[in-house]
Order: sequence, then C-alpha cells, then structure tokens
Amino acid sequence: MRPTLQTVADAVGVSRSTVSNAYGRPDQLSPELREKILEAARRIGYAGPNPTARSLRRGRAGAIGVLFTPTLSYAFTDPYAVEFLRGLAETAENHRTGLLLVPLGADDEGALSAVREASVDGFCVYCVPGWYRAMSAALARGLPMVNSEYQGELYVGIDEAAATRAVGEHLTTLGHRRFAVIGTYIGTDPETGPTTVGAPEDLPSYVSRERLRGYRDAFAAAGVPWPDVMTVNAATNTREDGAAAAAYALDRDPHPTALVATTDVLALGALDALRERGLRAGADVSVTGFDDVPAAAGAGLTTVRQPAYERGRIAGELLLDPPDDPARRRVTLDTELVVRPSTGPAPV
Amino acid sequence: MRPTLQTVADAVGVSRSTVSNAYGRPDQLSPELREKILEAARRIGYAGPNPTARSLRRGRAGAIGVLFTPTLSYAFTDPYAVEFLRGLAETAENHRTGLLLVPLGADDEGALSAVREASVDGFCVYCVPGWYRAMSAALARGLPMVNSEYQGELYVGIDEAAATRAVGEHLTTLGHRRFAVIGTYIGTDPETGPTTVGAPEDLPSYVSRERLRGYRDAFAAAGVPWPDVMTVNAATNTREDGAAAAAYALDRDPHPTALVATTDVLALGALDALRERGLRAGADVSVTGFDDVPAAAGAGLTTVRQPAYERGRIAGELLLDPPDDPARRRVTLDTELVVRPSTGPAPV
DNA sequence: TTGAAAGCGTTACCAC
DNA sequence: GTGGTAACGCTTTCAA
Repeated sequence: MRPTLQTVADAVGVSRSTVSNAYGRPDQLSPELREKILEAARRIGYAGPNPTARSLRRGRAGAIGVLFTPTLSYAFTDPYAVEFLRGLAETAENHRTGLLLVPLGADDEGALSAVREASVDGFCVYCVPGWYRAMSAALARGLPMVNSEYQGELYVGIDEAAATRAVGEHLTTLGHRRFAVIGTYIGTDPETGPTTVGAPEDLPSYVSRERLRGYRDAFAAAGVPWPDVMTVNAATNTREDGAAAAAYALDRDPHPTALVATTDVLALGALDALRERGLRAGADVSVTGFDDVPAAAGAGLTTVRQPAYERGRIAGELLLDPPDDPARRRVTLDTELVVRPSTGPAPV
Repeated sequence: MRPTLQTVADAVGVSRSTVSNAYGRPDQLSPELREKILEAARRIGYAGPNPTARSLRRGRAGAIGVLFTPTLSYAFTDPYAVEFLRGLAETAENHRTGLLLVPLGADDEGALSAVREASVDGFCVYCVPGWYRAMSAALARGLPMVNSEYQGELYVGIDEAAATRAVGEHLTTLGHRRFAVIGTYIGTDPETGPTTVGAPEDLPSYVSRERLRGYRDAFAAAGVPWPDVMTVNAATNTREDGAAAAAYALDRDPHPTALVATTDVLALGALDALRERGLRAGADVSVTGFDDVPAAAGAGLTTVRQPAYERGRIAGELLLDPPDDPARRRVTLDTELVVRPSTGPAPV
C-alpha cells in the first residue's frame, strides 16, 4: 500500500497534523522535528501529500483548463495557436499554476464529459465555436473563464472586423474587384468547397463572422456587393484545405484577382495552389492571410499581424490575477496590416 | 455556496448515492428518475460531480503530467518539442486523458514542489536533464514515467550516437577535418562560448553526451582526435545562441570548415552567422543540425530526421496502455541522415 | 431500484 | 509547538 500522511505520523510518533505542517507550514514546528519527519518520509518512500487530496481540501486545483478547437493535437499544428499557448504557459508558470490541456476529442458527448471532469480553477477557451456544447459545459462549471472570441466577463481579443476591413481596403485600393474569401466554418456543410454566405452576420463562428464582416464592408465601399464575392469554405484550418479551396476559386473563369483567407495557414495553402498553376502571387493573383505566423514572412504573404503571444499571456493574467477594475478585465489589442509581395495591383 | 451532490439529493428527495449513479452509472436507476435528477441539477445550477473529489475517491487523476525543460513556455518555442507534444496529445486524447503541463519554473525549489503537487497518473519527461532535481521528485512519486532520454522501465528514443556518427562520417567523407561542435549543456558554465569537453562520456546531459560521442567516434575514425575538435557551448537551444556560438567558431583563424550542431535550431542560428559574414553554407563552411524540424528543409540544412511526432505518440501509448511484454515497453525508433545543400566538400 | 455507511488523503481550526 | 476533530465532495460496497 502506498504510504500516507498517517503512515509517516505513526512512524515518527506524531499526529497527522504535525506531518502535514512539516510539508505545508514549516514555521509551525521545530526545524529538528521537521527534519526528523522528512527523513522518516524519505525512508518510508512517502513522496509528499497526495496532490488530489490536497486540492480537494484546499478547494483549489492549481491548474487552469485549456479548451482548444475539437482536437487537442490540432492545437500543435497551428503556429498561431502555439504562440498563444506559449504566452499562456508563461503566465501560468509565473503563477505556479499548471496548464491542463483538456481532451475534447471528436465527439460531442466525450467533449462534454472531458470538460466536466477537468480538475481546474478556470478555463481558457480558445478557438472553440460557440455552438459547440463543450462551451456551455465549461460555462456551467461556474469557474472563471476567459474567451478570446466572445464578449464575456473576461476577454482579450482584437477588433477582427476592423483588421479585415484594412485588408479589404488595401486590395480595393490596388484596383481589385473580383474576390474570393476562403475561411473555415463559413459553409453550411463542413466540406471544402464553394458556399453561399447570405450575410456574414449569420455565421455561427465568431471569428469567421467578424472577419467576413470586415471584408464585406471594405468591398462594398468600393462598389462590390457581397453577393458578387465568391466564398469558399475550408473544412479545416490546414494548408491542404487552403490549397483545395483556392484551387476551386482559381479554376473558375474568370477567376478572382484576389484571394483573401481568414488565416495565414489557409493563405499559405492558397499560395501553393497558385504555384501549381504557374500563377504569380502579387502579379496574377493577390493573396492575403491573417495572423502573421512565422512562415508568413518567408512566404512574402500580406497579412494582419496580431499579437498571439501577448493574447495568450494576457488571457492567463486575466484568469489568474483579474484586475479589480471591471473595465480592465476586457482587453482589446492592436493589429497591424503587414504588406508583402503577395499583393499587388490588379492585372488589367 | 456551490451546490453539491447532497444539494441535489435533498432537492429531489433521494440519497447521494442515487444522484451519484445518475451521473456515473446511468444503468443503476430508472431513466425517469435519472431525468428528474438531472433536471433538478440543472435548475439548481449543479454542473456535475466535483472532478477533484471524484479523482480522490477513484484514485485516478485522469491526466498525465508533462515535464519539460525548465521553462514551460520554452517548449513552445522549440519546433521539435511541439511535434513531440502533438503526438503525445493525440494519444492522450484517444485515451480520454488530459495533459497537465507542469510549471517547473526557473528555480529548483519551485520545480520540486510543482512536481509534487501535480495531480496526475504518470509523467512524461522530456528534455529534463537527469541532474535536475525535479526528475528525482517525479521518480519519487512512484508513478509510471516515460523518459525519452534515460533508460527507464518505459522508454522511447533513438540511437543518438549512431545518428551523429552518420553525420560525422558524412562530413569526413566530404574531406572535412576541422570541426566545431555546438551544443547545449556541454559547457561547465552555462554561458555561450568555447568550452572543453574532456570526454563526451562525462557530460551530465544524456542527449548531449550521446550525440557528442557519435561525432567524436566518426571524427576519430578519420584521424581527427577529440582534443582537436573545437567545442562551443550554447546557453539555450535558440537560434540566437546558435548564432553566437557559431560566431565564436567562425572568428577563429583558421576557422573550422564544418559546424556540427546538436539541434536544428542551433544550426539555423549557425547559418545566420555564416550569412552575416558572407560565407556560403556548403561551400565555405558546412553546417549540420539534428531533428529535421520543418524549417530545416527550407534552409537547406543537412540534418538527422527523427520521428518527433511518433516519439510523442509512443510515449503516450507506453504510459496509458503499457504492453504486457516488458521488452515492448522499450522502443527505439529509426533515424535517417538527410543531406541538403548546407554540406559540401571541404574547401581546399 | 434505492439508501446507509465507510472511506479516499488531506488541511484547518481550535484546544492544550 | 503539537494533537484532536471535523470537514472537503465524492464513490462504492452491501444490505434492504
């Protein structure tokens, strides 16, 4: 049987409380006794108080739960997500708090129970669509929760629509008038392919909705009504699906002169699709992304820089050390349009 | 006060056990009663059994602890580590198990308590030097532990020395005879700069030790004794420190014709240093790395490909579903020398 | 099908 | 400085 506090207490001939104090409140007993207890523990093979029992008793788990878009492993394929996590991890570490990556899995029921079974003091929700039931389950736990997408009590985000509006204006200024928008969660069915988005406002995913709003407004300002804009859904936020979605757009006749993707990963895929067809980015077709992931610079991709690391860091801060002033619990960070060679004047 | 099982039991007029069954063993009570209980819970605002209490009672935490090289956030800056984590996350998810990233922090004492306070069912230790006390603390917990570096009961790794021997032979075959080895944890002091490694066998870090052994053996076979090989320590596994270490080597006269780094990240930094000096990689100076991270291909870096994702996946498998056959609990994966333009014949 | 009782391993409070 | 006692919130026999 594994040793417990009691085992050690018996061995030394003191009470449980004293052993407990030896670990948690060294000032409550004499250094000699403490050393004697620790020594006995070592001899017996007692590795210290059981963390779960301690958590239960103390009412604090010592970890915050991280909810990521359905599959956990996906988080690590997305360079933006990795940066976000890095910021979050840093804050957590400073607060001596663990990060529990919650295994949402593919099925809804599993995700629900995973959220309900997570021993955490709060949740950081990232990139989980609002209609996903796991979100409500997390909310129901009644724990602090910071969300980068919805406007909750704790919030850190960017003005998504303003950012994409800037991208759209950049393109219309360059003379573009035929656009294709490539994004995830913008289709009625989850396949990669053309779709019709009546109005961006109706989209269930916050990020897609806001970003599309921005594009639409910019295009409309240049006289291009939304129904004339091609929209292509990407099943997942991967380079492959980005390429497939772009392929669809490029194979129309006439094809769009500008491909605007809602993420860099999709945009990088779009560049792949251009290359395959011998089209020159920025000359034959312009391409834009969003996020400014590390690979974007190398690919010469015009995009929106958003502070991923900062966003993660602040999310952690909000969760672990919320400001007293409610107003400061809602943070909006700045973004910046980064123009690179993937965009250029519309071909005549 | 937060509602508990009892609150719900009282509200419905049943016992705690029945409410517990409603959640954990639906087959133990009538569907009607169950629905009635769940409904009451919803009304009261009870989000389901407290995960910590459940863990305590069941004796299972439902998570595995991940121990990463001192700073947690570092894990996310290292592309190899991210791939490893992705594999681990996938396995964990399949087993409906969480991943607890343990906040080791910078100081030793903090790391110890972090390890002792982690509510987990096992540990996956990655890239934590053996002399780091957190390792012993993890060991002392008496939980299953998989280590990619040391030969424990559960092990998944590669033949590090054989892999670097192949790199060394590649270079000696190309005619190189003046080498500089750049690596982390190879210096007596933790600064970036020249150091003397009497014998690789004496290094405290398993990975560095093994990798240097391989280089030494290959160089020796070509008639270059170890003391003639320049060794430069890199304080951290970052591109910056790789560049700084390479700078030192390149600024000697005569400088080495080949820079062998123990990781790709360091090697990419070395390429930066070459570029700064107007030296051509593969022509003036050859450079090699280790890992084959995504950026290595783009940089034309000769390196050793090792299955990072697979390594993480298997680590998880070993922890969560250990094979009955003890022999199969120790896995060694294959590596492959990938030759790219960063290596070429030694200049005459 | 339901309920009573006995822990799981701790910590906090309050006497001594 | 030390030790009793009572929770923390749950699950699990076992008996009804």
